Amino acid sequence: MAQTQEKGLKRKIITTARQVLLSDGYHNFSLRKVARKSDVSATSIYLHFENKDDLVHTLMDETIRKLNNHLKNSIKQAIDPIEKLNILANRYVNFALENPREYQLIYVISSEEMSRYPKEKFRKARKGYEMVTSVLEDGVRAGLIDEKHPRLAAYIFWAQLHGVMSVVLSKRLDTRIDQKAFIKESIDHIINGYKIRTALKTE
Amino acid sequence: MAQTQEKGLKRKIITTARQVLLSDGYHNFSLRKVARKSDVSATSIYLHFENKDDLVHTLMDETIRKLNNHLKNSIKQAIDPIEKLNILANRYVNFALENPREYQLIYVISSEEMSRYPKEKFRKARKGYEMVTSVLEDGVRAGLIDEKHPRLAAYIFWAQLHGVMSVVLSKRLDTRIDQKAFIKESIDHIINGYKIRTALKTE
DNA sequence: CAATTTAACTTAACACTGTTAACCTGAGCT
DNA sequence: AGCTCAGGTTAACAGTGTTAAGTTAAATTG
Repeated sequence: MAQTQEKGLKRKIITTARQVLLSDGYHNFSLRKVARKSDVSATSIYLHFENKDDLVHTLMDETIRKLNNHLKNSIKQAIDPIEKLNILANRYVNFALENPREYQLIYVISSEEMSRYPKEKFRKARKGYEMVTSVLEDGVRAGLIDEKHPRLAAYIFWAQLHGVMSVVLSKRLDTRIDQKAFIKESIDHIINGYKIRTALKTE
Repeated sequence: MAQTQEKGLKRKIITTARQVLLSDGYHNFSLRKVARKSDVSATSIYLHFENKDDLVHTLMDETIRKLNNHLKNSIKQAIDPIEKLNILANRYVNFALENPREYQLIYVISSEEMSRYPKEKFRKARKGYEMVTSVLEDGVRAGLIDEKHPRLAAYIFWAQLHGVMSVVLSKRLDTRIDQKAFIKESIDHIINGYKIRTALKTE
């Protein structure tokens, strides 16, 4: 009736699904709970989504898009590639800290649970990689960065950052270590790895 | 009767639980399945474990111990700190590649699912951190490594490696990127980050 | 040795879960 | 007016973690 935004119920389901996820966590996320809070029968969800995973992946998709926009807008003003990397890393970290449950959603889904879904869904996620790839290429051209395989290096960049945030969010950090210091130090460490190693003919 | 090893049933449950986990994956791991394969009623598991999470944590614990031993034995022969880091990283990666489901078990458990368990269980996991901490300290003393906070740096070391393996195991890697090259390059990248920068005759 | 406590195990049941099949209902088109 | 069919429903299946209550056999005690 009201022609809310997208197609009525589907949008509503997605919205309350995200609410449930944010308030109860992935562990306690169930279709029936989403249905209850949407004033719909549980089976109605199946009219709009193939199954639970499909709904979860839709949420994941939206989150990835959100994160990518969050990142893309941030480096428009910057010029220096190293500065860009810094901005990207810090934005990524902040996103994870501010939206831990949504962030975890992106990664919690293991390959097994993924398997029945097409890789096509990962295409969008690549935007983030492409961004770093081109920043690295710029850096190489400017003689600031030493990388033979920028695309590969871009994957390494995100993988390292993810590892850092994974440790932080799962609260595995030694109590003697300050979280902020850990993150700051990690970013420095990761980015240093890309800088030209001066006065040293690497290999 | 047969006084198997530890305490009869408990050991048996753990063993078949690990089998189920390895064959069916964490996603399809259920107490009832474990019970069925152990020729025991499902409720019997509760005589030996507080609940499902407790059993899973026991498996996790054993896996961490296994991984730590795997790592500890590897650096006994080596002398050079940089070489030690290399060995540790490679062993870690191999463990993850050879035992992906056990490896994921260590990390899949999110903080939420953890929360009702004492941090005390994480103590054992720290052995790995301590190992790297002391290697880094040796390196600093030998003038090969530049680190002001070795313990913090040790955490970064593992976090980065975990991030890399997380991306690899969840099959998120771009198809144009070779897995082996990615891992090799990542390790180089991570370790380079620890070497002394500036003019230096290392190697 | 007999009585009793206790540990190890069982069955039955509760309140959930994802998912499917069968049914209904009303708007739009021919 | 009759038909199709998208969008919704209820009922049911097979499975889950977990608890309560009952059994049974071994160990401990008087």
